Amino acid sequence: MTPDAGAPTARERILTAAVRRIASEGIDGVRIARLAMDAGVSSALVHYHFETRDQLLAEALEYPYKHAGEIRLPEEPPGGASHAERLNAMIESCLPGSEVQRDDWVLWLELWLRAAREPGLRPFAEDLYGRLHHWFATEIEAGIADGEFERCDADDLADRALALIDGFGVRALIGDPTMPVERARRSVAGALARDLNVGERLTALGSVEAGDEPKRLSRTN
Amino acid sequence: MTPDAGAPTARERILTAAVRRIASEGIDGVRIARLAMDAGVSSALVHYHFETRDQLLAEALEYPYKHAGEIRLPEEPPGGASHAERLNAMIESCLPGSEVQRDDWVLWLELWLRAAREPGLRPFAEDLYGRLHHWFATEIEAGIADGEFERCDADDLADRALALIDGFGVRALIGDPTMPVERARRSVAGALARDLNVGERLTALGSVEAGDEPKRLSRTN
DNA sequence: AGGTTTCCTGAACAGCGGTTCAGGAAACTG
DNA sequence: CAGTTTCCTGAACCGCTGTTCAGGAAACCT
Repeated sequence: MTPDAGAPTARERILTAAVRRIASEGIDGVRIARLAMDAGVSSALVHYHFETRDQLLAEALEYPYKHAGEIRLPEEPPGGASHAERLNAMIESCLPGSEVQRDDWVLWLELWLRAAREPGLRPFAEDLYGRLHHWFATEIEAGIADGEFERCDADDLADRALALIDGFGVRALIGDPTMPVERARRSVAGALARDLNVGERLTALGSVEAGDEPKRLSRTN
Repeated sequence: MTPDAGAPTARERILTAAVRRIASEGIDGVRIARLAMDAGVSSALVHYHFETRDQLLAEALEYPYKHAGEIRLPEEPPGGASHAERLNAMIESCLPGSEVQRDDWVLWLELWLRAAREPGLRPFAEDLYGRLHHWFATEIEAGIADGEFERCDADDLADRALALIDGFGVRALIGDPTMPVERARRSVAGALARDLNVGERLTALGSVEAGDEPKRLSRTN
């Protein structure tokens, strides 16, 4: 698919190593010496490709989105799926289920924190939110146009979907035992299903596949 | 109210300085030399009170919650307020409106990030979520019992409220121009109002009331 | 081939910052 | 007051890590 099928250049290896290190050690915990070892190069080479550590870190923070941002969207699976199923898949793809998704989430959090402090990163964060918003709003509008969803403000609902994903996703990410990913997924989908009024005829949205009780996860204390 | 009305001890000053520094510079950006200057003590004294930097940081991370956690709840203002108004005030007190609330949010994000990486912090994060959950669930149940809210699963709704607050709150925190705090507040309140079926007769929930300073429920400082 | 640009390295520099230590002042005993 | 514990400090130590620098190898011209 992508034209960089050959051996990744040293610069790319450094960046991917940086991304992985950021996810595991935190953006401040990144040491270029270790990072160079990960990439199999000398630490001096890092400074050959990147003027300063901060610049490398800044670029590394944007690196996965430059790629995944466009890959994620076309990944929509079967063309004939209903809008509800599509939306469900979108929600699931956003939540921290797999290991790579968890890494992305940590990067995501790191970006929030940075953006909250220095306004320089805000445009970037806003752009990411904008892309996600557009993704969801488009799907919702399509569902409305096809008569599958109830008429509503697609922009508002897209924002609500993003907020629910972020809020429940974080709970799942930090491993809150009362909020496993599956429950997070169901909570997000359920809330949206109610707003879209697909509560009755829904197939995937907000319900686990049949034969499985609603699992009341009430808090102990 | 609190018995520590006298001059704060050096240890306390160090901790509050640490909290402020964490919020402004990030937990990794904290330098005990600067921190000591903030507190007006020598850097050696910091190591007299705290074995190591990490221990100080860990304690500082919990410090504001030890105090504010219990202050926040009893501060509910007028006894005669409706449950919807109460809920509205609770939402507003949680969102990053004022400067202190913003600092708390940054600390909150920092905690998420830490907890996502090292499981040691998770119980603490879970406890915080548990307290907030209990706060909201109790209020919702009371509203249901009084017939003001529609009958529903209070636990589920409390979790949804928390998720919405977190999700919209982050957007507001990083200064997304499409999501100012006021819109975030309205979005959270509106979504809950719909779920609680107080959409028609609501006064405060989800709508800005005319010409009335919303009561600041934030912890003093 | 010779020249030039692009990659890449080992080794050393520099300074920041956590931590330690010997000891002073103040408070608190008795 | 003398003795003891609690606070508190200035100064030095020292390890870690970002950064630099002089130069080597490889590729790429012409």
